[in-house]
Amino acid sequence: MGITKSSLFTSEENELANKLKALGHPARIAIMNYLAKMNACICGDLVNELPLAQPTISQHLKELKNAGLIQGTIEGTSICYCINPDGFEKVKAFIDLLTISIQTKQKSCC
Amino acid sequence: MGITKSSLFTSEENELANKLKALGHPARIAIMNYLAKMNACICGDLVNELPLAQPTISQHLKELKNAGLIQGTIEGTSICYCINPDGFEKVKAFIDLLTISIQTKQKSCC
DNA sequence: GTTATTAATCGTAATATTGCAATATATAAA
DNA sequence: TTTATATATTGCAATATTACGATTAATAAC
Repeated sequence: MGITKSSLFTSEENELANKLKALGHPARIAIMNYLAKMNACICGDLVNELPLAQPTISQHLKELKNAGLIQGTIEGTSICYCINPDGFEKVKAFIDLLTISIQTKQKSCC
Repeated sequence: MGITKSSLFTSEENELANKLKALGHPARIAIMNYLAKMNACICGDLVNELPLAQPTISQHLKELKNAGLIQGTIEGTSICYCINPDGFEKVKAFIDLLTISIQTKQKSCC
């Protein structure tokens, strides 16, 4: 159907999935890497940096913002986007949980 | 279009995006959490654990496997799935990069 | 062999995502 | 006020994803 049955899962699971889904696109990976490298940027920089049209990049930025991963403030004609520190806590916790699980239980199975 | 222009991005970016996309669904989050908790499981357990039909779960497992995040071995009539340790290295590195960037550059901007 | 059990695959409907041209909006500069 | 610049929104076509019933494949038990 293309419709995720969010109602069947916990809000914790849904929120985390939304953030990871937002990160699940090469353009948005590139955007996050660029933001991490520069610490801040405006959309115009990205239009020069990425091989995508301006509306497409604007849309990707919107998705990252909706997921709570970045934030933006108006600066004259442009918008200054940067990483939202709070947005990554649960993502990091999840990935850490998995990697710890791997390390401590390497022994068994498959 | 719904088509991601993978050719325009580095294989590094595409691979990472594939893994994060695979994690970007509540059912697959739940599966990973369950695998982390149990260290191993068979598909049948998940059919009881998750509110989704068997073919749907099988499909989600396939996607996690394609992304290199889990692995499975045959055990009689059932399949034993568990986390693939190598699958998370780059994901963890990416999330760590972002969180470090946040911590060291808290000062500026937005 | 037949029968149960378990998981994968196929087919398909409903919905979501991606990308961009065209356009709109909003501020800055003149 | 006009003009330039920067970003957002709209509308739409192409493609991808999600979910599940029906079926298949493969092993185990008998």
